[in-house]
Amino acid sequence: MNTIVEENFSHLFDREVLKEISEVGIYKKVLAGETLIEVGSFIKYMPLLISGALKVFSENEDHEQILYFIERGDTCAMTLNCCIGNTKSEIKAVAEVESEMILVPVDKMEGWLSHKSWRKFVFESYNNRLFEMLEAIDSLAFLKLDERLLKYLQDKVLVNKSEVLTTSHLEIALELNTSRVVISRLLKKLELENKIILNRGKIEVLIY
DNA sequence: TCATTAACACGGG
DNA sequence: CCCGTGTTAATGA
Repeated sequence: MNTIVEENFSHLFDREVLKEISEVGIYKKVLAGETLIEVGSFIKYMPLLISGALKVFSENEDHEQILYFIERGDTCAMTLNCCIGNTKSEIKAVAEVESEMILVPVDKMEGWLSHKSWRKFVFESYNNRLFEMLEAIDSLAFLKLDERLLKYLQDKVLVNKSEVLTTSHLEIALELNTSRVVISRLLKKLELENKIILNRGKIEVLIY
């Protein structure tokens, strides 16, 4: 445990915080597609990502919206929020790819705010997530669907660390809240523009 | 104008 | 056969 924390977080935290994390943290590995946090659940642990990526949504009856991805060195701002207020989760988190993380019990971390490196980490996390959400809103409000689609694919390339995405048109349509016909048409257009190459169940992204 | 829904054909696994 | 893909036609916002 000690060495895992040392190796992955020594650039973020000072010695004391690293020690605290080592004492209470739990190592966890999840497979792609696994759900970590459900809307309405109480959050007991905060994830510190070591590898992989988590996809964070807001969700209501008929609608899902991607808010941001959490990657190595990131944590979830909504989790921080819930810890402090001890409220239910407003978001859903699913592993985008196979991911490793350290789970920190939320009741332990409140006292850590007295450590400078932890405070800095929390504020920077808030900042980053806020920025990503602004981008998500911008993309929703101002980008046309074809631009959103390309951006979505490029984001996927980043978090999957592969230019070849394994996904179907239907899956993309659901994520972007549109219909499969539209995605098929726009993907075809992107292929004709030499931005992607289409194959059954696979999309190779050429520009990112 | 552009998205959605329904419908169809084709092909791969 | 089922699923993913590409396309069209009708309808609606």
